[in-house]
Amino acid sequence: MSSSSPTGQIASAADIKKENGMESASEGQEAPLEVAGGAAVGLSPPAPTPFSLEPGDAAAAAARVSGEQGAVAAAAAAGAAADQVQLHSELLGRHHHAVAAAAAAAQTPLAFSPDHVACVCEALQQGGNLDRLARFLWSLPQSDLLRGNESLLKARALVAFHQGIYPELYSILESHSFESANHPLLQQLWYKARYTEAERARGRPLGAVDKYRLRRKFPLPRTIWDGEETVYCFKEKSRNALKELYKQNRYPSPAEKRHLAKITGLSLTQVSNWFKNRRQRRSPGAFQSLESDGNPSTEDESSKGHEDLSPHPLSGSSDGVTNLSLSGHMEPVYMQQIGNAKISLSSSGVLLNGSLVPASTSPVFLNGNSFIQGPNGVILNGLSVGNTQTVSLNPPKMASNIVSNGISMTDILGSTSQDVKEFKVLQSSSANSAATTSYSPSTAVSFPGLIPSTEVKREGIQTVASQDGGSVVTFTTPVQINQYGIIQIPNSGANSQFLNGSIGFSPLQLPPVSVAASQGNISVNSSTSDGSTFTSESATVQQGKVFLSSLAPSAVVYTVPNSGQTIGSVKQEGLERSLVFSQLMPVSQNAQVNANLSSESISGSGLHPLSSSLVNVSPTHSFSLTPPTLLNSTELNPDIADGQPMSAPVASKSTVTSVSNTNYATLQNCSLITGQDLLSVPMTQAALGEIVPTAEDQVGHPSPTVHQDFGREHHLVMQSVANIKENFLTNSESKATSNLMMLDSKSKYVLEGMVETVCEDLETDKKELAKLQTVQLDEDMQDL
DNA sequence: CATAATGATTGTGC
DNA sequence: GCACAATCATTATG
Repeated sequence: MSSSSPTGQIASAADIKKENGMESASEGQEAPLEVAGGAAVGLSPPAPTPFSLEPGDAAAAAARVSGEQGAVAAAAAAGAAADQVQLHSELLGRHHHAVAAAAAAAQTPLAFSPDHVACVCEALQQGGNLDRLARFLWSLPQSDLLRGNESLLKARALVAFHQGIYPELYSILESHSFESANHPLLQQLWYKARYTEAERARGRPLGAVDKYRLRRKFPLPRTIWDGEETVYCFKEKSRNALKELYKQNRYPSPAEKRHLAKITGLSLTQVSNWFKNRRQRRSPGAFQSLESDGNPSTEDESSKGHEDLSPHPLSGSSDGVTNLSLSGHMEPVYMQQIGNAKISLSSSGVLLNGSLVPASTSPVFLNGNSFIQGPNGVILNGLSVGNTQTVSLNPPKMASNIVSNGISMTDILGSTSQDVKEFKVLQSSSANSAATTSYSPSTAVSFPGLIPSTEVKREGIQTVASQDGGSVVTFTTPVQINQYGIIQIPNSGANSQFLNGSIGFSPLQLPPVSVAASQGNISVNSSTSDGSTFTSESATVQQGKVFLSSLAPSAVVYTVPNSGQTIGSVKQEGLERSLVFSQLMPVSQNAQVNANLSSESISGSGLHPLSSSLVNVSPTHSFSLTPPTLLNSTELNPDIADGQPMSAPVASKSTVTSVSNTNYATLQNCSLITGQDLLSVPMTQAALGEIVPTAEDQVGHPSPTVHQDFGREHHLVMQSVANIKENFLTNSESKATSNLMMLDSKSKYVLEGMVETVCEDLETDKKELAKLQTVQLDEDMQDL
């Protein structure tokens, strides 16, 4: 750019991006302002009745200034020149600008009111005719009349800039508080002047960095700046969300991008750019160490080892968001961390804290907000959890083991360093549980209250097992909880099914006792787990302490308090969000839900022995609640009355069966076993009935409307993640007090699995799964 | 001032 | 239109 010409474009620094940085990349970019003399030709009449000083240009100027009034203005300027001159003379005459008056008169200057002056200034500015503007200003009296006129001041500033009289420019800019509308232009003047001065002093053009330094050195005066800081980078929260998805899928579908853009508040272009840059900079050729936040460990653990570089567009998922499942390779990583944590649950071992108990410091295991994605992509979305809520399985010290709840965690973490970024709570090795149980009961881990936000990490729960007095949730396959509170189980590839917890699945909760105990200590027991069975022994609750024993390898067992749980207002954004469960399920109850999540096991014979033994959530199936009527006890497991968990071998596709003495709920893909009560859903049966259809509809067709339809906002929806998130948001916003879905012990519900997310890419797997599922059912029946 | 991290842009190829 | 590589620009840090 020319060093002295005002016509040069001013560095884009002037158009500082707000808040989230370049809000909309290219589209959000303001057209570079032409400071002066530029091409700004098209004029929009800033004010009526413009006048031009110079008769020769009067008509033209007037015409430019205002279209329809052009003729009038021209006439006034030309025909009434004499009058105007007189007026001008009068104005001047009142003051002592004889010289100016004389000069103006010499050029047949026109007289005009302050408004007229402003109009002329604007017109000349926009016309880029700075020389003429300078002359015009020169002709004007330094009257108080015009002094406060912003247009005039702006014109003076422009002229000062144009003439290189920078001190005057600075003085003008600093002396008057300009309207925000003029800030961009004046800011550019300010910076440009600084640049030009520096260039002159330096004798060479400035580089981008030089200009940046000058901007820092000469901050804009508040008279032309609202003080809002410029933020170049995206918000941490947004970036985390991007990273999160990137970990899952380097090539998000348009739908995913849109969703991500929606979540992050970024434009689609920005999201695309981010992924583009990310791929480029993290490609094989790029350094692994290019971690954006400088903390390699925090980012992409999953991708670290070997990201799936090949684009894997979501298979048929129109919405894209479905395939968030992590690849199995992550497991090793998590195991590693677990080792560090000194907690190793056999194959599964992560606690999911349903929610925080308001008052108590007791640990939370499954975060309501979190989504649980099964190996195959099943996600249970719990309830939304307040930001402050934390999900953690490990002692605060174990940084690596803390699990955070999604968004809320993110918020918390946002301020924290990168360490927080990825967290792995407990990781189970692969589905085979038997092999690894390393947490000895004796070495119980206590969870004193909430984990400091700093220690909370959002990602990486491989396995989650929560036990409430008798309930345990275990994911044999790696479960990951991302910032959005999504718990993911990597195994499944494209097939992902999601349960919207808020709608369908209530967060896992600890027995009241544990909650009640302020200490909220939770200990994890090492378990013998042969992986096949889960016994009451495994989970014990003591005074304010919850002990987790290793569970069956791949089984997921969780108990939902049968009593109505109420969730306090939940807000997605607010830190103060909190979930409150008014009632917790008695510890004594054996209600349990077992879900075997191992994806691997899905394949029939080839499956891991361990994994097969448990209840699985099949990738291809999703949860749905069907009205009680759908299933009758006999069909399910009439005989099973014990509260004992069924860890018996279950095909991966296994359906969830719940057995209760009198009541039961069945979750397909998940085995649910309870001594008495199964799942308690706060909502009424009617609601449940409604749920089913909704859920099905939701599959593949995420739509926020679901909530609306659902009175209490109870939803069991199989959705793509995106949808889930949306739902989540909606729910949270609506402060659902009872988002938890509880299956009442009295009611019989069958969770059908129901929705099958189709992964076209894995048709073969599907077939096998189908077979397995069938087998599973048979086996289950037999076992029962 | 050098350098890194990162967002945006441009040119090219499919 | 998208992905990619190269490159520019901005911001930050030492």
